[in-house]
Amino acid sequence: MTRSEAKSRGRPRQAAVDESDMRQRIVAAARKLFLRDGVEAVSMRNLAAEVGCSPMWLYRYFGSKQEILTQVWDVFFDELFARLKKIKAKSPRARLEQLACGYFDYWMEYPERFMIVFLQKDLTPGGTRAYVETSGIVQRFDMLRRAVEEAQSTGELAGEDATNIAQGLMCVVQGLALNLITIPEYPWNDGAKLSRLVIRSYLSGLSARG
Amino acid sequence: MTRSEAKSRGRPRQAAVDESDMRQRIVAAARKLFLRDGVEAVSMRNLAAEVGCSPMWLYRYFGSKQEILTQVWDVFFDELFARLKKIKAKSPRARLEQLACGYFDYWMEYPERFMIVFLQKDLTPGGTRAYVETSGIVQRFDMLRRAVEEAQSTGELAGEDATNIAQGLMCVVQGLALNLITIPEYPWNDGAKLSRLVIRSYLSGLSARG
DNA sequence: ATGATTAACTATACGCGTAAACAATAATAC
DNA sequence: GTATTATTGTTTACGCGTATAGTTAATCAT
Repeated sequence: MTRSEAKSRGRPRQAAVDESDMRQRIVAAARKLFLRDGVEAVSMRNLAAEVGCSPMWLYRYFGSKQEILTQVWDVFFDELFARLKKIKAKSPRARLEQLACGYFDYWMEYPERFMIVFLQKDLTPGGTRAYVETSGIVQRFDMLRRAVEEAQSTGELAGEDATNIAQGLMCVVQGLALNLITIPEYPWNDGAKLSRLVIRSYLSGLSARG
Repeated sequence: MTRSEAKSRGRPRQAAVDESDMRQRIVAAARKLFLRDGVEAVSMRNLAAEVGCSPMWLYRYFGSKQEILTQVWDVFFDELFARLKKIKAKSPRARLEQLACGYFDYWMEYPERFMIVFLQKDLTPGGTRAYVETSGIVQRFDMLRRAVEEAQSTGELAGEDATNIAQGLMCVVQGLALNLITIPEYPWNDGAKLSRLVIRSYLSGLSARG
C-alpha cells in the first residue's frame, strides 16, 4: 500500500503532495495576469514575481508558458460549458439554437478570453495540438452533436449526418466570434442580430438540401 | 531674416527613388521565409541576412516586423481576390456560392498563408487594426455584398439586408477555414463537403426567415 | 565518515524584436 | 577653411522564453 518501490540511490523524489496546489496557484496567477495584461505582455519573470518564486521554478510544474496557458483555457471552457449545460428550452430545436447562441454570447461577453484561447500564433508543439488531444475538449463539443440528434429525432431539424451538422454549427459560431472580436474596427452590423441571423438561417437551410 | 525657410541646414534627406524597390525586395524575402519557416521562426536578423543588410536597416523601410507582415498579407489577398474575380457562373446565386467556396478553398489550399494572416497573437497597435483601416481590405470584401445584392435582384436569394447577409457569409467561411486549418487534429468530416453543406444551408436558410 | 548517485534548485546564456545610444556623413553658415 | 545641424547607418542594451551549465541537498553503498 505504502510505496514499496525498489530503493533508488540518489535523492528521493519530492512528495507530490502540494504539487497540485502549487499548480493551481500558478494557473490562478496566470489567469489574472493574462486577462489584465494580455498573454503576450505577461512574462515568465512577471508571473514568477506574482507567484513569489523564481522564474525557473515555474518550469518544475509546467513545461512551458504554453502549458500554463492551456490550463487557463480549461478554466474558461469549464465556465462556458457549465453555462451551456444550464440551458433549458421548450423544444430540442430551440435548445440547439440557444446552445449556439450561448456559445457565441459567452465569447462576446469575454472577448479577452476568446483572444487568449483562439489567437495562438504558430501551432507550436505542445500547443493547440496537444490540447485538443488531451484536454477532453472533443467530448465537450459532443454535447452539440447530441443536441442536433435530439432536434432531428423530433423532426424539428432536417439533414442527415448529425456530426456534420454539429461541426458546421461549431464553425459558424466560431467564425462569428472570430470576426466580430478580432476585427472590431470592421464596420460590422449589430453582433447579436448578425449571429442570430446566421445561426437561424443555417439551421433552417439544412432542410433545403442534404 | 526670412530666407531660412528655403534651404535646410543638415544633411539632405535621401532621395526616395529606390525606396519602393527596396521595400519590395524586403517583402519578397519575408514572404519566402515566412512561408518556409513560419512567422515566429523568422527573425529580423534572419530576414536581414536574406536581404543582405543589417537588421536595423530594415527599420528604415518598415516600422516593425508586423508592418512587413501586413505587406505580405496584401500579397496573399491580391492573389485570393484575383482568383475570385475570375469566377463566372450561370446565375448570380451560383456565383455567390462559388465566391464563398472559392474563398474557403483558397485558404484550404494554402493553410500556411491562412495562419500567417489570421493567427495574430495579440492585437498589437499597428497590427490588424491599422491593416483593416488602411489596406483597402474593406472595399475588397464589398465584392461579396454586391454579389449578394445581385442574387437578390434576380429573386434567387431572400432576406433583407445585403450587408448583413454578406457579413454573415464572411463569418461562415472564415469560421470554416479557421477551424479546419488551425485544429487539424480534430476529427473533422471531409472539409469540402462540410463547407458546401454549411454555405449552401446558410444561403438557403435565409429564405426561411428575415 | 566517505564517496557515489540522483534530484532539486539557481544562474547564466542564447537568440528574439526593437529602443536608444552612438558614429558617420553631407549639407549650410560663418 | 571651421562650426553647426540634420540625416544616415551601426552598435549596444533591454526584457523576453527557456536550454543548459552549475550548485546544493538528500539518500544509498561502502
